[in-house]
Amino acid sequence: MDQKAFFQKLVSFATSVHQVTNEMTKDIKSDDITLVQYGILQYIAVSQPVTLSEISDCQRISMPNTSREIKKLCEKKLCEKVTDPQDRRKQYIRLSRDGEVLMNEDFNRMEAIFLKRIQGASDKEMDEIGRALDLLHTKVFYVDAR
Amino acid sequence: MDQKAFFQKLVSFATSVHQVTNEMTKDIKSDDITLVQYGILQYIAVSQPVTLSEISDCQRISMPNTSREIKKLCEKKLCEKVTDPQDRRKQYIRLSRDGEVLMNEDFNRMEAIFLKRIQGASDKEMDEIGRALDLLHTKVFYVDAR
DNA sequence: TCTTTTGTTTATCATTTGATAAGTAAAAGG
DNA sequence: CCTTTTACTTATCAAATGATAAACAAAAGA
Repeated sequence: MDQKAFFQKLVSFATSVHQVTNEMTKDIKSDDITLVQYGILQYIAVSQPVTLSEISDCQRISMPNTSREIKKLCEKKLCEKVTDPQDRRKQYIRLSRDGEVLMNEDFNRMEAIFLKRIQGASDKEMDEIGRALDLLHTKVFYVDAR
Repeated sequence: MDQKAFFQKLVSFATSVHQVTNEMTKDIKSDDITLVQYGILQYIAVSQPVTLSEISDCQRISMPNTSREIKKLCEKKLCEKVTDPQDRRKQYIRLSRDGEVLMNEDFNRMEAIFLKRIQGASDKEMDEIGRALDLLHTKVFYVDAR
């Protein structure tokens, strides 16, 4: 396969992943949280504990705006701030109990949708899918260490 | 592998794809187009010609707002409306010359980033990645026919 | 100790976005 | 024809978001 075709395959794949996951989050947007806030919560869920700076970096939201959104999320009791005892400038953010519950619900809903999509696959196919995920995750869609 | 672990792998993979592609588009946001508008342009690029209703459906933007954003994009000369001669209510949207140029630049930039990520992979590995992409694209991250 | 740097906050403002109500024009259906 | 449906548009308003300036307190460095 020539290189151009290969990259088109990659780009079109990434686009599809976006479309599929967007479709999943459409129903989710449960409470009165916005999409930006949902994105932040997801990031916290997979990377906690995180500092405000890390959220700002990874979600591409300026520090002042990150601070504002986290404040709102804390007011909604979905996450909590903990001051680092070693460096009292730092604030570690974690999901609160309620936040954990919310995110778990959402992940379960995503699971259900994925399950629907791959229902009918044999054990062998599931294995292949698992290996394909590992391969792409490590070789192409790895996330830089922070 | 148990089912729970399998889905966690899927979710974490989808999250990584999001993070990686978000990182790509951060530099892109070249002209004075917003992220929403960029999303619309990307959708047009891969699916053109599209109607306003299709954009509205797939991007989850209400018709009035879709209409407004397309109007802005047309004013910026990035896309064009063509009335369907068969059904004069329908408006087909396509990228304009400038729009094609813009999207090509962006796709090339994405290609370059992907290339950097998989540089050093042997032909055999490239083949494996290609097959993994096909597998996941058809079995898991397929996009429903419209 | 004094200055600089780092991590975060507050405040303010313009712009973008989302939601809704009310419209137009063309096609489809009776 | 006349009514209904479809595809889209215009207008308006509140809310969310992005960008910027200015502040603060703690830590690091001179």
